[in-house]
Amino acid sequence: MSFPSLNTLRTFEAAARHLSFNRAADELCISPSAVSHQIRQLEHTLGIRLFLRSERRVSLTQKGEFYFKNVQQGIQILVQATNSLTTPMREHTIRISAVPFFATRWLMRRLDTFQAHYPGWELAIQTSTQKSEFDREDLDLVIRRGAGDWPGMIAHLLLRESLVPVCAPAMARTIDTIVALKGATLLHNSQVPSEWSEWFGKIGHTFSAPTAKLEFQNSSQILEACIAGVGIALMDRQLIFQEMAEGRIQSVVDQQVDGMRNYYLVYPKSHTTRKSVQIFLEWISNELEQMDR
Amino acid sequence: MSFPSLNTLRTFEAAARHLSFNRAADELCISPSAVSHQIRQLEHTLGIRLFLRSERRVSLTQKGEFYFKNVQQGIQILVQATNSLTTPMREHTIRISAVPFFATRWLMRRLDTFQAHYPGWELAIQTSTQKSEFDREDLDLVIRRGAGDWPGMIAHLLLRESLVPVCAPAMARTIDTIVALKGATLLHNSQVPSEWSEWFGKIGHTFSAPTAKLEFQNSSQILEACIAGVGIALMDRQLIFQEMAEGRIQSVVDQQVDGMRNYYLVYPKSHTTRKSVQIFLEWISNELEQMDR
DNA sequence: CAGATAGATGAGTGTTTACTCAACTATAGT
DNA sequence: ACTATAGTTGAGTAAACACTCATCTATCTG
Repeated sequence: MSFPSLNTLRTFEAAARHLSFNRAADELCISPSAVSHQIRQLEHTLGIRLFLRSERRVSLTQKGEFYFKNVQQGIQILVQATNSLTTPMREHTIRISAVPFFATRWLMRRLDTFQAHYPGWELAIQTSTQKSEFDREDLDLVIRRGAGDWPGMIAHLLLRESLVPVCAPAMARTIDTIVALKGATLLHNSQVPSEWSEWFGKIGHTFSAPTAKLEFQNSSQILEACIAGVGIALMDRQLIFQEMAEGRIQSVVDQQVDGMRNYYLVYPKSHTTRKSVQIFLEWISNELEQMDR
Repeated sequence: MSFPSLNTLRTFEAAARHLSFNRAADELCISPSAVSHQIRQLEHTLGIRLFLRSERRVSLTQKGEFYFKNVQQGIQILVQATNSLTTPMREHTIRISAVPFFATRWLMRRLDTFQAHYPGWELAIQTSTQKSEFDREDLDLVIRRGAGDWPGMIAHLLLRESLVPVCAPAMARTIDTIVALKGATLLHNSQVPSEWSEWFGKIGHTFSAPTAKLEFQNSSQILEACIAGVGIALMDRQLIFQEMAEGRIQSVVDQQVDGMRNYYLVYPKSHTTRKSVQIFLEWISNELEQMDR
């Protein structure tokens, strides 16, 4: 019985998450051709199409969506369990889980200063869209997006969100009023279906659920679709400033809502005495101070 | 970064489930040597010991236990999702999930008559120790062990359990009374911790929790430990008659309790109209009638 | 003691995996 | 028209995988 390899499944998961073979290749440090080959091989093994190819981008088929959800979950369990066993001595490792978008765009860009200040310590960062379980995954800390009110947990604010609607430049020319914005194709995050409604509410407008709904499972997918001109995304402008600077997307209607949700550093109260937690708190406090200047 | 292959992880899971490289080799249709090599390679990759080797059997280390739980779960998700996509046309496939011990020892031994009577239909059987989810796993039916009272479900009795204490012949010589039985090393199923207490209660004896407790995660592991002379197992004698006939284990104290828990064929009420469910019910009814004669 | 059982180890080998490279196709933007 | 972008495809290749076979060690049982 022929079963896909774990490596192939990881490639599929990355491509599905990014909805881009190119981005997946970047993340996995392989060529786009390798991604293409593996996806094709996987589709041949399964005997179905996982991706629809159109113009210069890909989208998931329904079966692809189903498989992506399950493969992501299964792989996560395996990778996390394996990492739990292979990470070096507990005493000098800080184990963190964070949502992928925030991890790649905020946290990992600041690792240099951590390494410089704490050469004897190692950060083990894993990304996850699932709600993390401290015990089973042997984590010290978690970075979460939310309101900051997790029972039994201590939460430190890391980044206050600034949500702005953004879209591709060609589309931006026609979105100059709130009315036009409401009538456009809005890209939704399936994990927070009410986010657009809340945002409109905050700026004093009512908004009812659209009849045609485009939902994506994570911010990376939303951003890709946005850049591709599919619709308008609601994103934290602090995490997309590079794409903005490159002119690949731009904000519309000049409205911004702060603090609807934020990114917090979270850990159980019982972890307060851990050296790993104290070290990370010390470092991140300094980082946040530097940022405030 | 070197990550274990899915094939390796599946070999590890089978060896851990059976607590026997030989049995795992049988199940996977490879040589015991291949199992040994793969486990050693995996231990080298992870840099830890997963199994303790003693005499002629193996046991899991604590880390091995942790990894087994997670690997089993992760693999199950991947395998089930993949099987969901690769199974042929829905119309002529019956998708069943069953606990592994019952599946291998009762259900799969009767497949010949099914194939003979329904040549146009295919049985897709998957084994799982987790509670199955009909929608996510696209199942028609499930075979469960329990009391038969699952809300929203229709349950047909398949096999009434007959629990007897069994052990290796050498140990059996010293277990001739209930008192001796109580004082012996009893092997527990971690999924039903109270099973021994219930059993003793049913035969009119009180039994308090032992101070030294040997727990295993599934019946296969319990049987292996029992055959190896580790302790006394409480098993359904209908599912172990082969080992009994071979003299590898024998029952003790001549007590049997029926119907504490049983095996049921279970499906949601909404599945009643499925042709697949009707076909399977028809076949299993005939099988049960044949057995009653 | 002989035979059976179970896991371990080294060597060998064929197959599969996992890429890269080069060239191509189909857009989109200037 | 030219350039950039993104995915596709065929061919090639090195490494890894996944075994088998033969032999060994350490018990257990009759």
